[in-house]
Amino acid sequence: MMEGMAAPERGRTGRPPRTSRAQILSAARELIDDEGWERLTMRKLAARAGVAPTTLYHHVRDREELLAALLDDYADRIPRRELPREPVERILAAATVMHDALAGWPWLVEVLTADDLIGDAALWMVEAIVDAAMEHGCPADEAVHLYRSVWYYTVGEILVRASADRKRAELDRPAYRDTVFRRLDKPELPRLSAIAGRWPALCAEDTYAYGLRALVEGLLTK
Amino acid sequence: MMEGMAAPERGRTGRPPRTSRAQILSAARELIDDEGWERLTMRKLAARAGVAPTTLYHHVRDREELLAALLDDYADRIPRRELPREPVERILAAATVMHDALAGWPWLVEVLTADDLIGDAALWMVEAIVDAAMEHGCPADEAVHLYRSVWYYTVGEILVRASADRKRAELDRPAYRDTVFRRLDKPELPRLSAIAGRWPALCAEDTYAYGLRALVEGLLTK
DNA sequence: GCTAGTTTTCGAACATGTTCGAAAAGTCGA
DNA sequence: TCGACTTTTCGAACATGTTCGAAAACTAGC
Repeated sequence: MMEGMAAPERGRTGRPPRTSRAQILSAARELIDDEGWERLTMRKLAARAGVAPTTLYHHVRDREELLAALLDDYADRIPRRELPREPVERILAAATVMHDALAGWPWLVEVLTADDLIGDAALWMVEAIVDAAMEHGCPADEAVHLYRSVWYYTVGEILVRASADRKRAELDRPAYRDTVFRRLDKPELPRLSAIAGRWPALCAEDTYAYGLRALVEGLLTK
Repeated sequence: MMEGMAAPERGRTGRPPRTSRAQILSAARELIDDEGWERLTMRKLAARAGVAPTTLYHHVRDREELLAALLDDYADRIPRRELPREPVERILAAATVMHDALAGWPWLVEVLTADDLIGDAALWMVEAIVDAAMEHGCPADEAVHLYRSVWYYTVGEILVRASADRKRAELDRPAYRDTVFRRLDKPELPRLSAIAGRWPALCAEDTYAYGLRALVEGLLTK
């Protein structure tokens, strides 16, 4: 038993596969297009792929890995825009492409679990950012810090916004009994009013660009 | 039927409760202490509370809300350290307290869904940061942008690190067949080597403070 | 005491992700 | 052709979160 790996076409043996990983992924894409990612269940996916549910697990570790794979090859298709030549602007542009591309996928909350990277496919953006930082004069390790900081900031913004949206959508969910009562058994909310007055209804979308520029400039003028 | 709300002790009627929300929360805390949050199932929790599983749903909307409530009253117990007087340092200190407190809860990934805020309890940190920013000369809306940026950055760092840890812990999970094979059917990883050389093994923990300061200073010198 | 109303509890059941072990369907060497 | 080996598929089953509807247990008015 050749545990784990097998040369792709080297004297294949065993039962011939009725389905492939690629087919499953593409069936998943169809299903998501049709019904949305929240309704992508393993059973439905199996049905669409014409296969038993358990068979999926031979091609995919679990649902999360499946979603991650979808995200990964989605990232692979992000158009590689022409980036500005000036380093700072180049970093901002690359980060923004990354951000905007990811922000369209609300199910990121369940998937965005890579450390440092989106996935193998989007490395060109990492490269662009690290390159630009070094061109600007950063030593390598600071360039990596910079990339990471940008990545943290971006992931945070996307996740916070995504779950805020989700929560808003859930407001008209059925039976959520005695919410009011529940709030009452808490101690007084401390000084909420003191802040509330200063909390103008700012469009959260504007914050990303605002903070991103500050972050990058702050990192580069060190 | 007084839909939803009921005055706490105003002529109570109906079947007397065998259990309270507070009891459930505290049973949940015990369970988490004993077995870790990943093993907190609604059924086990019900057993510990001496109640049928479905009864929980009368006191709690769902598992997520339960975890959020636990997080919230955890945040309530974060010791309020003395913060520095100088505004910039005060912001950094408040953000770091927030960060460190949250970073100890690996299940944040499933819970950190508040927009703008951790929960009702940790408002004092929001207040500290917004206050300091205004004291430094920011108008109110920029102070809010600043807080939000810091929050995004912090959430991002925590979540990315938490899931990186989780992934590392999962490496010795059972049957994850032909990972190697799967990597081979991808196109060549683009330019990975070009970056790899510049990717020193930097301690990811250092990045948080590094980027945070840059972010805040960048925002304040606008 | 009886009935109507109200709140809490619970048992049955469902959907879903996933594991497990065995069956199916081939290849290869004897 | 026959068995050993390998890979893929699948049915049964489990754990978990959750919904639904009805039963339980009490209070208040008659």
